[in-house]
Amino acid sequence: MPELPEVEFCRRALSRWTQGRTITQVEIADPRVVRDSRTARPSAGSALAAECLRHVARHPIGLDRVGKRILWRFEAGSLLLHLGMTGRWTRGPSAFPKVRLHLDSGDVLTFHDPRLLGGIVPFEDGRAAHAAFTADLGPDALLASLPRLTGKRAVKLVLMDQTVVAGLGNVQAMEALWRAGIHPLRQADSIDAVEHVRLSDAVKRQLLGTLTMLGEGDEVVYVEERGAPNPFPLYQRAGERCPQCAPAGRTSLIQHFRQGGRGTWWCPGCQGEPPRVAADTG
DNA sequence: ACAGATGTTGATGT
DNA sequence: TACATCAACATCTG
Repeated sequence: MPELPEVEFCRRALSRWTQGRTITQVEIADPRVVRDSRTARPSAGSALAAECLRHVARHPIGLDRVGKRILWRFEAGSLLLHLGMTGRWTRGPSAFPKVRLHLDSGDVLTFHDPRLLGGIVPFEDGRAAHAAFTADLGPDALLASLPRLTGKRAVKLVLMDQTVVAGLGNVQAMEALWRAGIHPLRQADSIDAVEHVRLSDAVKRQLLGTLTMLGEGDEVVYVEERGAPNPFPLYQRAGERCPQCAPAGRTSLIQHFRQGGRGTWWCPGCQGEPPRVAADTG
């Protein structure tokens, strides 16, 4: 599940692969991933957008990232990239492509997205591209300081709200709360100043830790890929001993519940008992 | 066989 | 305004 670290990894990879290169051919194998605007429904591609993509994707200038979005700037316009849930960019021969970019070096860059929740949105107007790029996004979770968290919603859901802070998904939010020792069901506005500093620090360490784990290679290993080991200490580890509080002499077991339709794992030793007013809105 | 879980964005509903 | 829920997807698990 691409969250901020995977997206940043992808941005760096695309930048490295296309440094000083020209795209000589754009091959659109599945036009559903080429969309008219950021607000278009996923998998609602258009012929017009495909034509625009072919026009824009020639001479790359640079890649920016905010949260989980990438803005790829070209001489003739920009591409807004989103990985959705299963989107990924790779280099080299590949099966089941959605889009292939052929480089003047002979390399081929491929966009894969079996579930079609990601996509490519081409813009000829750089200004419009930048507006769509940053629209409805809070400050970047890695580069900016964590904004004050307000409202009655559960703190994990607020961390995952891209308009509050951009880049955190289910796993990164959950692991950061665990590092900070804050229960995921705590109401956002119950987080005091000391806890906020702790959480802000935990978010940064969590994101940098995952980014480091992804390494320097070209291949991103996603958690849900078959055969890939689960690199996270909490995620999908219900019943296992918590590695964080064991050194403190405790032997807590990792717990699991459903929150907002998604799985949440947590440690009672590190994060305490659920708050008393733990509504099911949690 | 079939229901449900998976996770992100954005539209729609309260 | 603030918050909740569902649709769009494909693949795997119980």
